[in-house]
Amino acid sequence: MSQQLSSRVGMGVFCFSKEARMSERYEDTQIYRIRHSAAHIMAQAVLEFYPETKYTIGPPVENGFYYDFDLPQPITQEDLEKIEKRMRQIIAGGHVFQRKALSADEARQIFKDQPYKLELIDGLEKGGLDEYGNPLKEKPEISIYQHDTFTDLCRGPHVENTRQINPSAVKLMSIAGAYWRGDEKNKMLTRIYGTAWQKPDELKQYLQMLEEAKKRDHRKLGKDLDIFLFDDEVGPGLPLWMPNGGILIEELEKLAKEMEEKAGYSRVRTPNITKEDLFLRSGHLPYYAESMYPPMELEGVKYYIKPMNCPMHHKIFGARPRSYRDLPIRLAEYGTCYRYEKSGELFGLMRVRSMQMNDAHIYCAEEQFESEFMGVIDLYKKYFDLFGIDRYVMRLSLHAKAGLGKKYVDNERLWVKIEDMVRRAMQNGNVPFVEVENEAAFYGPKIDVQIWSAIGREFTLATNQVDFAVPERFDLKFTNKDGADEIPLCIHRAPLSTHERMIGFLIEHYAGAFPVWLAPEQARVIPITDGQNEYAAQVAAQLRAAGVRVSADLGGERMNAKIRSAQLMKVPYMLVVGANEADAGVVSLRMRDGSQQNNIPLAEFVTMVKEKIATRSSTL
RNA sequence: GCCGACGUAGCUCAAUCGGUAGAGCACCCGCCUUGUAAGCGGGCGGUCACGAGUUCGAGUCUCGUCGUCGGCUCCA
Repeated sequence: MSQQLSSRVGMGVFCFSKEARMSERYEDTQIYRIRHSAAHIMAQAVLEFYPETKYTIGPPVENGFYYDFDLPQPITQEDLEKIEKRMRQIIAGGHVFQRKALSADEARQIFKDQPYKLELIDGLEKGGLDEYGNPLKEKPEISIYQHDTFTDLCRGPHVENTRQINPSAVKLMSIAGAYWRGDEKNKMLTRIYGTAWQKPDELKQYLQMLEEAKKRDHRKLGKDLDIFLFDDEVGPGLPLWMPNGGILIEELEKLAKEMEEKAGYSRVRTPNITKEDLFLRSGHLPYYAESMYPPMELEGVKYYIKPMNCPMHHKIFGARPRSYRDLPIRLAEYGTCYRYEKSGELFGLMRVRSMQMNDAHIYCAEEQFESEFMGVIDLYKKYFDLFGIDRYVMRLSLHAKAGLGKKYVDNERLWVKIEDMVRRAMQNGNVPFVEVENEAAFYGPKIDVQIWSAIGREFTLATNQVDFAVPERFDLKFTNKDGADEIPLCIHRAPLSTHERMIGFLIEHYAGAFPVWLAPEQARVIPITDGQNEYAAQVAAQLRAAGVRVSADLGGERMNAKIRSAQLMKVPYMLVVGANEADAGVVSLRMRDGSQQNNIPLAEFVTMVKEKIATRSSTL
């Protein structure tokens, strides 16, 4: 059921289908060889233009490849064109890729002027480290690949001949910075990204898909649809929600409150700032300080803006004695939190500095854990069904031994035990998941739901976390059947993520065409001439009275222009009314998808819309 | 935070080699009275992100600040 998945393996929007992944590993495909070989050819071209370049690694990635260089000078977009041109020439040269196995010392001789390669050779030889510095299970054979004038330390595989690459299906995409071995303490290298396909048509399709993805980007749609904005004077990562965004938020909260009430949650409210003492007690300050806004000091006391709600919920749990009979206790709050994300990490609504979390904490005894934890997973599934979200991966995020005492609380025995509890719960519930090390919270393992933004960037949407450490720090306890004190487990969960990330995701998921219940404007009445303005206003008033979010477009434009503008705002229902409709008391319905139904009695339409809204229907 | 690119009206974009800003849409005002994605005309709107500097002269060149974008790092 579970499988190991390297966190480096992207599973983004343009990824191979699930079936393809299962039947053939990417590494074994011809396209992988093509991309890997294209990376070498690019490196050759770069070295020809900039001979002092020190080259590092250049693997295939999803949709293409990159190579990281330590260049003697910065390069520009125009340089990419000349590099690309030279690559085509090299490809046309019909050079053979030759593999050669050799000893570490022989390799050192070949790469004596290449410090990064020497470091890699050391890693391969001594520690059995791969190119990212991760430990390898077995000591690998050191090999080089050679083609034309270029030699690289490489385990392959490659195409046999450069002619197996179609020069019209290769394109250099962008220049980026990347730390050597992905460590921000190391030197920043220059990374060049390229894309490569078997056929020119595939390249064309891929580029078209990128264009399409841009149109779906929530940052663009959020502006076009008047959902949110960022203002320089307010600050980066601090979204302002316009009325349309406000509606989305209200609807999501309504949904969450309904579902949580059914699932036995109680709602609480807690302040936005607290004394330093609380976060010292919770252990967040040592682990989390750099993601927190700096404290404000008043009368000698430091206050922090909360980056999470848990410590305050813990206080509520601990406010009075608890019996095993009271458990589980489920405290829910749409809490507003602030996190100081580094400036370069901000990304539209998906990564912000102020956020409203669909937060709750479930305090339970160990024997209740599985049913509580899976209850949360059920909640996820209900939400995902409702939204029709099917492109996600559930990830069991585990600790890493090396991080104990630093990134993670230092109790390996408990880590292993609790991780196993989560693993078994998921397996018993028949929920597919992958396991990834070194992704846990500092207080315990979690199930994260990974999704991808329109442009293919990966995010954690929802999360379901076990906390076996912090309740103890807060002296949380309950009296068990035997009259003894017991420390509860705490489940932190956010199935609807934060409003910011959820709405960012939903904008892209629906490409702005929200289902009726979520749509900021559900219906727009469009008179054919201004002779029907009065009737249009009446229709709108009746719909409004029935709880429909509606407007009447009574401006001076022609009907066609009004329809166009309603279409652009992705309003689900357009009610076109002319003299005939006004006389008969009916409406002509044009739906967002272009379909039409004429002469619907207004009462009938009202009933239909109310039904769509009440059931949160996904269809128009 | 780091590397690189970019920043002109509310939005999308123009402005040769430096010679003191222009279009479409939106908005406002008219005319047209219209049947399922843009009717026509007119008007309003910009200390060219901000601050220094070079120059007779800067939207165009240099430096700094802020912000955005593509990545890296980090993450709900």
